Amino acid sequence: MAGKTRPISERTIARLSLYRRLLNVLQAEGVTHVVSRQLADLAGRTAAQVRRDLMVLGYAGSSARGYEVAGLIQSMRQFLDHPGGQNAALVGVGNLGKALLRHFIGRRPNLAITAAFDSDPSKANRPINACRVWPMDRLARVVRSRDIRVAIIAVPPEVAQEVADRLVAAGVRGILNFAPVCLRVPDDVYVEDLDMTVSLEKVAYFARRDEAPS
Amino acid sequence: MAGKTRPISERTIARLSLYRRLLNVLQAEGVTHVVSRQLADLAGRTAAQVRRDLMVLGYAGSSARGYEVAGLIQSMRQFLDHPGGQNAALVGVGNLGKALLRHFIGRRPNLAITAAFDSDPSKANRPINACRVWPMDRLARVVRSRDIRVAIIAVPPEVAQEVADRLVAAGVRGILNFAPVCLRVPDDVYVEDLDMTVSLEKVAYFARRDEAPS
DNA sequence: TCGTGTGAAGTAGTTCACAGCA
DNA sequence: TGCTGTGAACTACTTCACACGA
Repeated sequence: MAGKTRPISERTIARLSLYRRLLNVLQAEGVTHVVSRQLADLAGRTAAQVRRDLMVLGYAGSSARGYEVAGLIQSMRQFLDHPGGQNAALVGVGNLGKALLRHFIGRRPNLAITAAFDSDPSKANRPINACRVWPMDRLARVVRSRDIRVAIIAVPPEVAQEVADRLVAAGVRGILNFAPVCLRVPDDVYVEDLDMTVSLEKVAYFARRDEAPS
Repeated sequence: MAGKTRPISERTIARLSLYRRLLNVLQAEGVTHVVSRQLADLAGRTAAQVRRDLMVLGYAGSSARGYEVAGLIQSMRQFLDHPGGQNAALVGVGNLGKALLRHFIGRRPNLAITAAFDSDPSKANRPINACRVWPMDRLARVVRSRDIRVAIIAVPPEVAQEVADRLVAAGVRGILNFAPVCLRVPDDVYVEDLDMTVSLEKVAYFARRDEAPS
């Protein structure tokens, strides 16, 4: 019955998330209105693309003053965020995991890491950055009881697939994967790979683009 | 004189880097030949795309046995890696920086993090994972003297732009940016943003795709 | 006049499908 | 037969350009 939104591209979603962050900064600076060109400059995009992206929100700007910052942010919240808030789990509390916990602290109240897991018993049950760390054998129960649908995998590659399987079995439908392996998951589970090695090699390659020997 | 390769897409480069990692695993397992379909399955891609990507290498597979693993790896090395090896710098040795140092240890001998910088004097001059940590005021000199062209920014967002400016001034041409800000750099500097907040919001959004209330 | 919203055009990226080779 | 290499078709994404509204 409810209007099924037709699929919106991953890239549009990523840019909307970026725009929102930029808008939050503008709002904190007291800016009340913004035109597509400004947002485009801040995001390193074109004005046309910003307008195209914002179309999916169904939030109309004014042709005189552009978009109202507060309204846009509100619209994005409705579009991007889960209505009742969404909890995320983190698996693997090594250096990367700790960095992630710190990174997400207080940043998105609507999408907070509320449970962490680690196989190292010495880490278990000690809260890190106000987030309790559970031993691995509690994963299924904690994830299910808190209705966690989103998880971050920050474990060594050898165990990443096993962790993914357990998360999916416990009800997780979206995974942000930092482990350098290709996870096999059912079709209805979304995986985003953040592969540092690949990214660094990409940077190294393109850093040489215009290289000319003297 | 040398044939100028026409621009190859970022995504092809990223996939080649991924294929290489998969090939290294296969080689370690004693596999000597691979067909496009196998590689595609491992990478979660289609066979046609693998073949298309491999075309840029100019390495011909055999129609009987597919591609020779060792030959492909060799070809990729020639294509992706800097001939004489390339040093990378890391700026910001917090949890994330430490995780990165550990992650890249021994992984790519041709592209190693050989210098790290941090503004915290207590971290300076202590080697972490065999990589010396310098105070920030040595950045320009160390980067220049080692001919470092690739850098990773893992500092808080407030100082990321300043760090980028200093890196670029010191000769860096490619930046892997973990700070959640859009860096302004000259056109000939390549920036890859690895934005964890954006990625997590993307995952959260797509995790809800097929969500149907009971 | 200036900025949005958006069809239409253009560009980039992927997949198809098949010739050719071992 | 089975697999590569690749033009051609297709799909996805971006930009153009302009009607419309404040």
